[in-house]
Amino acid sequence: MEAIKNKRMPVYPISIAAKLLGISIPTLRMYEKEGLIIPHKSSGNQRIYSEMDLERLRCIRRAINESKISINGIKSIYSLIPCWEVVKCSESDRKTCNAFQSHEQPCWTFNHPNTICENRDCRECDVYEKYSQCGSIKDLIKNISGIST
Amino acid sequence: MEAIKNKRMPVYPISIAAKLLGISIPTLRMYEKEGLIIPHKSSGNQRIYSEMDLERLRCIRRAINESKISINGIKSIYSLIPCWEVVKCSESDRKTCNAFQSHEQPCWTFNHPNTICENRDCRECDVYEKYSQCGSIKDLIKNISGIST
DNA sequence: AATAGTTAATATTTACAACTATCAACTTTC
DNA sequence: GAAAGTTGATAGTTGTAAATATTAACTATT
Repeated sequence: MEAIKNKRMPVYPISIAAKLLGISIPTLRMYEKEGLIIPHKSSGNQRIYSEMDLERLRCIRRAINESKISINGIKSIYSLIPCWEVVKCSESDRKTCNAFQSHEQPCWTFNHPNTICENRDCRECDVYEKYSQCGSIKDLIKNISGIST
Repeated sequence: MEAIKNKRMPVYPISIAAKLLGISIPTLRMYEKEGLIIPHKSSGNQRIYSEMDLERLRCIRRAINESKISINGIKSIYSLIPCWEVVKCSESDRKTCNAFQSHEQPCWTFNHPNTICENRDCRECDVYEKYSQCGSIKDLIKNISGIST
């Protein structure tokens, strides 16, 4: 048995996740329906949340409750993540990719037929994993621009 | 007398602007207080709106009413505009610039002491003028990244 | 096989952001 | 200089996004 604590490992059923976050179960489902989070699913289609999922959700809650950014606002912000630079997709990938065009939905809410992302799991993609907060998104934009330091 | 129609020319007092947009005067003042718009001011401190201001405001209204993005969401989105690439500020400018750090407020809501923006009027800056809609912001991010076509 | 927890879907509640109204002091217009 | 319009500020209203409750069918646990 692995005793290593893995933040990515799905461990919490929805009732526990809701309790830990202090919100209701339908709210968690809504965040998922809106594309803000992609929880792992069991073989019987039940949601299982990891420690990282909880961190992500706390970040989302802060955006909603403290920063007063609406869910659609968060989605729009996520849609601005320069995913093409993170996954290093090709020019032809970009040409057909719906996510590349969108400024309303995060890229991980799209199918990606005929792109480098086609058979990848967005849940394990850096775009989804690393850029869940606004600050890190701006940092990424800084990095991809021609900035020295 | 110039007969040329200049979209940048301030011409509408607040009552007319409000009527043209179908909103109340206090709402227009609120958008300004939130930093979404910078109307021209007369010598007696009265607001005067240009055709471009109205276009900008229609864009903001669409974001709020149709896209359901909250005002703070719009501010956060504006804060992600890579202004440093537009105004071509120096590394030392960036080091001290509050706007460069922020992911909550658009750059034009900050003072810019000791930067290239110090004595410039944000109202006439490309950052403010050209990137009032989400789509154009993503296009700018695309342009500054190492994308070919 | 019985109990507890989950699913998706719909209906309902609630908190508050967005907006409006009103005010006395000031500016503009004719 | 009188009438009309604007200023910032405060108080009040309202539409609806966000959150919750409830349901019958399903999955997991003992």
